Amino acid sequence: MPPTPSSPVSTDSDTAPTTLTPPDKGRRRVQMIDIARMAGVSTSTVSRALSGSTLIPEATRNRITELARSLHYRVNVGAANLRKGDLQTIGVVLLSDSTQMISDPFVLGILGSLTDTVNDLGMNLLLTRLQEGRQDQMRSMVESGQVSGLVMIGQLSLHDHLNELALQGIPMAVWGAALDGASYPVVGGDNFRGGYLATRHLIEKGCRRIAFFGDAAHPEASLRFRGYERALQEAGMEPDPRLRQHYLFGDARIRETIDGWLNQHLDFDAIFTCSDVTAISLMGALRERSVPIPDQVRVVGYDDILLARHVHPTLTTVRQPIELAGRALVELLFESIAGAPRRNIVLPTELVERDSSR
Amino acid sequence: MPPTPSSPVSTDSDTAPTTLTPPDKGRRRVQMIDIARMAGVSTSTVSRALSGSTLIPEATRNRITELARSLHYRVNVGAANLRKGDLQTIGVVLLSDSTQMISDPFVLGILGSLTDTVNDLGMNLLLTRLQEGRQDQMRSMVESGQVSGLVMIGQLSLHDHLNELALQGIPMAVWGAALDGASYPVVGGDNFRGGYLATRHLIEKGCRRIAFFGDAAHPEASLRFRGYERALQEAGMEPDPRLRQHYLFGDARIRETIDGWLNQHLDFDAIFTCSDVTAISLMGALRERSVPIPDQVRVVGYDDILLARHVHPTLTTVRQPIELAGRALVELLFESIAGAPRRNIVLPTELVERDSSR
DNA sequence: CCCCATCATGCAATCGTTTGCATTGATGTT
DNA sequence: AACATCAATGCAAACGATTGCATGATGGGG
Repeated sequence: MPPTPSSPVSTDSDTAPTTLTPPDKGRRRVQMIDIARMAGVSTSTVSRALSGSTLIPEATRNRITELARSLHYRVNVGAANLRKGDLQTIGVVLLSDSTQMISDPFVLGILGSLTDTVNDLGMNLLLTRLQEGRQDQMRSMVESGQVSGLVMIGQLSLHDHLNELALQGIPMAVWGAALDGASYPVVGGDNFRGGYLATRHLIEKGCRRIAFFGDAAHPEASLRFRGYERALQEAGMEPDPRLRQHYLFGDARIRETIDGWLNQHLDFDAIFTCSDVTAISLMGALRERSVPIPDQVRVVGYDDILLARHVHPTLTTVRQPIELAGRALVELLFESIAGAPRRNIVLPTELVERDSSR
Repeated sequence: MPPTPSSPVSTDSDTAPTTLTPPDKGRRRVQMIDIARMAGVSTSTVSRALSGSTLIPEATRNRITELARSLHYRVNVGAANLRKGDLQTIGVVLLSDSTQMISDPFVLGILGSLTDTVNDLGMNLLLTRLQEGRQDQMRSMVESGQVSGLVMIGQLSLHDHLNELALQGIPMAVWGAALDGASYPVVGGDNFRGGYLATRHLIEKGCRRIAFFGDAAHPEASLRFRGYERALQEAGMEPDPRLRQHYLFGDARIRETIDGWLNQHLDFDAIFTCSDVTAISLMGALRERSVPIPDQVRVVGYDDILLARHVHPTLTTVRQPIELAGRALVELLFESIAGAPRRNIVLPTELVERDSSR
């Protein structure tokens, strides 16, 4: 049935209920007692056989395993965990900026890495978005025995709250920047070094008036700023406060800023910005104003998202080994659960040189 | 402690264990029996009080609730679910293309929408990446009672496998295109219409040689192609098979294709591509070859990712109401769990006109 | 031929809740 | 005063597994 192209939007869902109510589960599932009966043994034997215990002779074990497979039986992990007292699940909380969709591709990258790590360990990953004002839900997840600990991804405007949670013994690990006096373990890139490398690179290219884009309230960005300052100082330059923008995403803001700088003849010859998304946005704005990149203004971003090598000109950026992030976070989380002393992990950070600064 | 900028990569994690072993949980948590004893009542009363049952007089109910709160007590959802027989959790499986990180921002968007929907319902979301060759893990999640159903996001190269699962009664809902003979419920945009709108738009702009980028093996892309064909036919044009590219992401491939077309003087004046990421990549390649956009070649993408309005020129694209996706998927999943007859939901799809085709 | 390892298996308690049913005491009705 | 009603609460049996301990069968050594 080829839909009529010019017809109004079609949908099959006319009869859709307006409220969503979870249905209760249907038919009874096959369970251990069924396998036991069919095999003519007790559930003890089945349980041991399925877990591969050598208490059960191999012949029996295989017979039971085979029977279970043929019936598509799987042990109920809820019940098993309840009895065993360990729950093979960790919680991931997205501390995303907007109340809207997760916006930054970088966050997704970390989430992917985390998912892989957790899956490889045979554990599960419970995903939550932190709701506005519902910060106690984090505690809740741990205290209600849903997860044995939490990994937080996103910006750290919640520093104080996280600190409090950590002090109350909620096991956790956080992606971000290690702040002084943090009592929770942190995994992150070397933000100071990233800012330093980016800026030094621009200086080496001959830039003298380097602008900085990055939210001061964001711990990672402030560290990058300090790296930026350091590089400038080493080269005997002073950061010009007029060339610093606390961007809050958003197109209009960016264009405004650029226009402002151009009108005031601030003569910037480079921009270092704390996010590739912003960098790409910036390049668009510059291009609209016929500012050639990199000839008149060089641009360096941060994160090395997929698109960084696809835009034109390709974007020079600071890359963090995102594929190590998942493992590092899980490692620290396990230590936190075990009550080991808190520590941080700083992941290596490198500059990826592309055309936007060539 | 300011790190030494020029020093080698620093990390605190020298003593990190090379294998990751989950620790077992520490101290005993406060549980219902504790509350009961302190309140001088039985666990029955506590249970009922905490669930707000009117069997318990309001005074007692408040007293118990208050006591529980002060002790930071939360009911163990695992135990409760076991007893109640319903598990408030749905599984999300990412059928992502690469074995690597989740790449497409669009997938993340759906995931975000889904997370919000599920959280709003007070349910939980178990996230998994489909491992290579481990397709039975999907069954497993349901049969082991971890989740009451599955939502799949990603490309549908697994059509046959999904079909099989559905026929075996695994409750699920899939994001993608509704294929003929699918026995699982599908939520997706109106891909035919999207392809049609994009193409008609280009025709109206005066384009006559419109190229198409999109993987034929990808059901959503083939529907978009059919929309593209239809629009051409209505305008009395024939699709030129030489102007169709089954791209597989990847930069080199895209540049090759463009070069090929240019060298053969195929004289294309527009490109419609099934992904914004590819569109941006394409625009980069065209720009490198000094092909002006939109003057010589107009470009239309698909998905309306965040960056579409940030690149230069801003990207005309086909937008799907991603924020409705989560709810629609959950709705169909619930119906699937309840054993209701299968149906699909087609979300409205619209063209967002920007500079790349102006 | 008896005794005692040793092996294979089962019994029953347990994990932390929820909930049908029973119990208690108080109140109201006739 | 006796009885029915009702509100408030507790008892104990689930939910579906795991596992310490006990038991019965087997076999080998003395």
